[in-house]
Amino acid sequence: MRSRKTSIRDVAARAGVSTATVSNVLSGRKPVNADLCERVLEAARALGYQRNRAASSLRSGRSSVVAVLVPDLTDTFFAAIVSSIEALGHDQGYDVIVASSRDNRRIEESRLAAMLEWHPAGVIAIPCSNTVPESLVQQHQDMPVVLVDRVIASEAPTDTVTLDNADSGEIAARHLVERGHRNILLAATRMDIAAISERVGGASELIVRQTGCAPTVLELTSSLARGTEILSSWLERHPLPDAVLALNNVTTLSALSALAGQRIAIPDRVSLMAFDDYPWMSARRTGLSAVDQPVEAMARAAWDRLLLRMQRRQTTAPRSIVFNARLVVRDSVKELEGKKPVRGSTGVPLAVKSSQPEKTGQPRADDDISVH
Amino acid sequence: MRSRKTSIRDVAARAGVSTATVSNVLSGRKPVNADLCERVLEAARALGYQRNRAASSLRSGRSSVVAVLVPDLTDTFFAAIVSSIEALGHDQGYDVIVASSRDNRRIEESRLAAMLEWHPAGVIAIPCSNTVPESLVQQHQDMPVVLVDRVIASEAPTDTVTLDNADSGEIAARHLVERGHRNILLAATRMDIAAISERVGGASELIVRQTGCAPTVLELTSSLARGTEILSSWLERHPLPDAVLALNNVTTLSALSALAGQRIAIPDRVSLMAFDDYPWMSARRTGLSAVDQPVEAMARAAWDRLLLRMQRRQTTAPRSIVFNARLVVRDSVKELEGKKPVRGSTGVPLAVKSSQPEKTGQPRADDDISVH
DNA sequence: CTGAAAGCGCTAACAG
DNA sequence: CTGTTAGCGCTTTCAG
Repeated sequence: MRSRKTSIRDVAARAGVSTATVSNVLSGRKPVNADLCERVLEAARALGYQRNRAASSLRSGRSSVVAVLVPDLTDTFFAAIVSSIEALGHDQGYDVIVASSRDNRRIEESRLAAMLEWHPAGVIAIPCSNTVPESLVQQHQDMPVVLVDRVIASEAPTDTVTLDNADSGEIAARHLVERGHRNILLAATRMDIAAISERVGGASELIVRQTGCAPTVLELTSSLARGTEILSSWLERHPLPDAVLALNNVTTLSALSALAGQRIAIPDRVSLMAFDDYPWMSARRTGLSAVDQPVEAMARAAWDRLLLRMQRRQTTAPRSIVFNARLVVRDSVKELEGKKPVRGSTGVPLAVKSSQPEKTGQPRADDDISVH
Repeated sequence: MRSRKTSIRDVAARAGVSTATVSNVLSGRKPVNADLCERVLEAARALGYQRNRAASSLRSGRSSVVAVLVPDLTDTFFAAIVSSIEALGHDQGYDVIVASSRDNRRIEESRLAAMLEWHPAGVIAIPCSNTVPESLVQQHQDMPVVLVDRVIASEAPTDTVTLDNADSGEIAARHLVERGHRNILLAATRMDIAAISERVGGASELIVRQTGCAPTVLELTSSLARGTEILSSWLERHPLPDAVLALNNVTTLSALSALAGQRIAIPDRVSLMAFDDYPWMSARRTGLSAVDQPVEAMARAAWDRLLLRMQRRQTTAPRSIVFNARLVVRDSVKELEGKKPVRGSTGVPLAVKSSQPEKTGQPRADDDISVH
């Protein structure tokens, strides 16, 4: 059975060299004579040698592990982030250890604690709440940490990668308002998540400013099933709004389900603005108009930032990188006749900030700022 | 900055005991006097001590890492598997390291090699091809390995967890045929993946037997975008079939996209049978009829099996656990008038094997067999 | 039940 | 460029 694994010593013996030489050949950290190199490689191959990373990282004090924490591995957005990080990481020789907090602070701390025992070279985390996990604030001096998505960028002591949430809410709302919608339902998850409340804020403000009507905000939780229930029962008790604006991909799905459950046609009876843009959104006859987040670029930005810190020991001030969402117009938002915006004397949008399309995939220059 | 991490020695010193005692308290492997226990815990807390897993696993020879390999982390099915394993694993104190092969044999081997250097306690892998990765066949004697989904159960030298693929194809096909469909398009990914060709086989056989018409098989690859292209251009050059039968969640999406792209109504102009059952499939007006795989149960079975082997050193014969798919009837398959099946003198289905519904989530008793 | 000491497999320092 | 040696932080004998 499990005979003692062949170690570097066995290889050294077979190749007739010292263990140090073997190590140097295998890790390539110090130059070695081509001859010996060959012999070592040969011996290693013959013995089926496999280096022991635990030993190696223990001795060297370096780690090639990156820890990734997300609230839910089945959420399309988080899965996309993990997938990108995994690819990027492996390309640089890092192994990725993942954990899901299942949207629970307690689990989050416990998962983090477990992962931190590996003394990872860095961690990329999407916290489940606004408060930066205790263990990360404690350790971020000693270990690069990048916080993504659900963070209050200005309050985090670490690098952050986020969306300009308020702006994204505004973009979505503007599209709805410009097409004559006034009575708008905001499908949020939980208002205590900054990303969400900021989107709600951005959308609400614009809606109120332009139409004078305050939107209704519904908290659907982060559970798809629960969200569908909540929205369904709300729909039963209330007159149909002009439009539903979903504030992330889960609420988008909840909205879709609830609406489908009551056979409410989109966009004939209600318009729907989706958040995020995944294949399943556009794979049906009436594709969903959406506010799209540059997920991949965000993942890359997080990775680049982490890599930088992992490579250079120097501690520069934390930086927050902010991305912009992009409007994708498809068929789920109807043009409402005779219901033009009331306020705003001209047809010109009141807010100009993002009327000019930004290149997706590029952090916004003016927001790519250093705080602290 | 990165001051030397506090080690077990610091804790020992502060508590006035030996390092051995600290270790015993912290790991709980040997009983320790309650007094000392308290003191050690106190000291550890005060110093913010964090165990070093690399050192611990190096010395003890035990590992608390489980490696998980999948072909694509953004695929809903694989993401669901990873998510379940992660939860199950963490609950038992295992950390999960993930890698995606991106459906490429070379990457697969390299990812595996990297992960194996951690000497994981076990690995759960969904290979990207039929051939069991070399490194796994080499090491599976020394380290528990469970292969899932894309495996030829009878040929694998390890435990396997699979779907009864032929049967699942049959279930889907039967539903279509019973509703009068004859001209059926099979949307496969690649026929060199056993799981897929078995589904195709099961479906084809039934279709031919019942209707006399051979279905068309289209290989859409495992890329959603590519698949959509391929199917779209096929649709442009061929008369519309009665139905499209998708053989996994990716081809389901490709089919949906291609059909939507050409504004072909489902089920009015073509029926569609989906494979797998995820929220986005039922979130629209015409919900998709589907053949559903008990993903969660499969993940649990894989985990249970792995755990068993990780705990008990004994090597019993590899076991293949086979699950059954379940038919979910919704609205995407139309009842075709005047097009009843031709063969089969009575209305009784020819194949009885799975006419009796099985409990989902339970491995089929008669197939839960040992091979080798 | 507790402590002293050895050493897991590897790499870093240094000496040659 | 190569070998010797020490020791990373921990767990595990084995004495006491």
